[in-house]
Amino acid sequence: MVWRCLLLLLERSEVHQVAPPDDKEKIREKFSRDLSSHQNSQEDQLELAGMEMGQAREENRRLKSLLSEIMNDYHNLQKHVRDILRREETCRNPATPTPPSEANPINDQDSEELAVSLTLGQTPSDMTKADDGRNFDLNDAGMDGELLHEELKLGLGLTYPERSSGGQPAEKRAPCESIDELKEDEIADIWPPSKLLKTVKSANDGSSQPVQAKRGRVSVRVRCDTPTMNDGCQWRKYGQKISKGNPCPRAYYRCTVSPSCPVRKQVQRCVNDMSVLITTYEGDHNHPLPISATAMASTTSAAASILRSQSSSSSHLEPDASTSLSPNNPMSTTRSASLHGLGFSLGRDSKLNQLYFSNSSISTFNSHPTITLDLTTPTNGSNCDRFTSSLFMSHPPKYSASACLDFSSSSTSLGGSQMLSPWDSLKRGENLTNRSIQFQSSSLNLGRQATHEHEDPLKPYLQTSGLTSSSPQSITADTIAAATRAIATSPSFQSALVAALSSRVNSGSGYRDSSSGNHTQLSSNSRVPPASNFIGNPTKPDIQQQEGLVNLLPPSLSLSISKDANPGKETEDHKDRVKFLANSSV
DNA sequence: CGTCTTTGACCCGCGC
DNA sequence: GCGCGGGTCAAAGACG
Repeated sequence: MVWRCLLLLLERSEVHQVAPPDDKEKIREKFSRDLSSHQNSQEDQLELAGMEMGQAREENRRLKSLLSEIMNDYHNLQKHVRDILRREETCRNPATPTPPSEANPINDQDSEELAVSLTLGQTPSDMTKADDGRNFDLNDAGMDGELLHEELKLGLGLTYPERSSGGQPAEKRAPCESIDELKEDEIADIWPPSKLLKTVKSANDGSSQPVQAKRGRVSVRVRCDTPTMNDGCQWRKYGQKISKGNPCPRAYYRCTVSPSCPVRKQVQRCVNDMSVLITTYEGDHNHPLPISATAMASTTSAAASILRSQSSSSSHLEPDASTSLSPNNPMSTTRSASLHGLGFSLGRDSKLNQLYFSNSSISTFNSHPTITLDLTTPTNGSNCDRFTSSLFMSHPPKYSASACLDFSSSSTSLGGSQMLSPWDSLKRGENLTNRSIQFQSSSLNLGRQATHEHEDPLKPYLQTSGLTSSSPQSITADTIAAATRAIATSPSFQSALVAALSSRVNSGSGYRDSSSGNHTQLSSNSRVPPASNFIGNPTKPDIQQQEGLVNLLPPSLSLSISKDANPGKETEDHKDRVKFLANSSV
């Protein structure tokens, strides 16, 4: 310490010696000369800077008001969820008196209710530590009049009660805690190759343990002219079969990125519509993936995780008696039951088990639980090269956010490359009220519940999803809890969300990497299985901040986007294309 | 010659 | 136990 102080003193004295008084005079004269010569231009610059500051302040104000509205929506949603759950609880236990509803749900630490939070906001601390100094603090950016590298954060979180057997008061659980539990499941649920299965079976002597439940599958239906969908991964064909009921052969591929990768996929044309390619993925990658493949891998991994969660809690699901035909999957008819606002529907059949969204479904065929993402609906002209999926966030018309997930193998712009993300819009303080958010299908419905337009909170969701529920009250709290838990605690889902948004951001900026000045940083503090999440920077923890802006970010997920401010290149056309198309399913 | 695809054979689970 | 169908293996052929 002392040595350091001495060094500093020495340095200062050296500086003084280096610049003797004569030189200082010269420098001062020169500076004043320059100052006078450039006085006019400096005044102009000052004026400009002042104007920019004013604009920044204005944007700041708008942002704040926007965030406060979002927060209100969030509160409303929480309230609705509480009410719904309370109603369910009342239905199940009529004798149990219902406690009065809380005035401030956020501070309700002892709440036994489930709270889903979709959050969008900024956390200065995250910003400051976000990256290598290229990211400016928001205030600095504002003062400089340039919103360079401004970050927006998206959070999807879940708090739910710990239904402890001991009757202890429930506490809010951080999603990452449940992720730990999920991790164990995932580790235990790694899909073994058939030979491995044989080994395991022979080792166990095939006596005590029943056959392990087959790994969940994720099926993607997409219109495609080419033999396979380009999902960015490397595949090797190892078999082909004519399956019953479909003249088109089914091709079997396995991932060749790593020789030990257990991921396989099946590709088959839809029997009803030959233009529809059905790609079924199975397993999680156990190796880093090319960026172009991470989105799809994460999506499938997330869906598989959700499947696992769904299957583990499937006993809570109560199928409705109604029969519905999947709007986009004409191949099967199942009984379905809508699950609250999540838009899930479950069918049960001896051989076919399907959980439908309007554009997706979960099914169990030959003991393979399968989640189907139906992307054949004309959303954005999805095709093989441009695989468009989406995370659905139902929201009444006011603040819907939408983004298009691009699972293209190409990292260059692909049609949606110039889309303006809603986050960009938020960042720039644009009013989103005129931008109706498209929810083409209901998969995961998160968001503001209209307080006056719909008396029944389920109504808009059901209407949006095209599902009708004759008796929404039959849905249990466990159902939504299980489904929401599966979604919000699934690290893969979170990574999928991150990947989706990253893909979205990448496409929105023409995908430039950090070296080209456009920095996109993704972070998730969820502990992710090493096999399936290689997106962005998964290690950066999130710290919730409550300075100035209301903190909307749960610790479960954060997405930080650092982006060059270059509004000029974003056209109105792009703004109109801001959509968070969520055709995908959860 | 190495890699990839094709294709018939084989294995296994499930239903009857 | 048998047949069926899905899934996988591995030899042979194709291709660059």
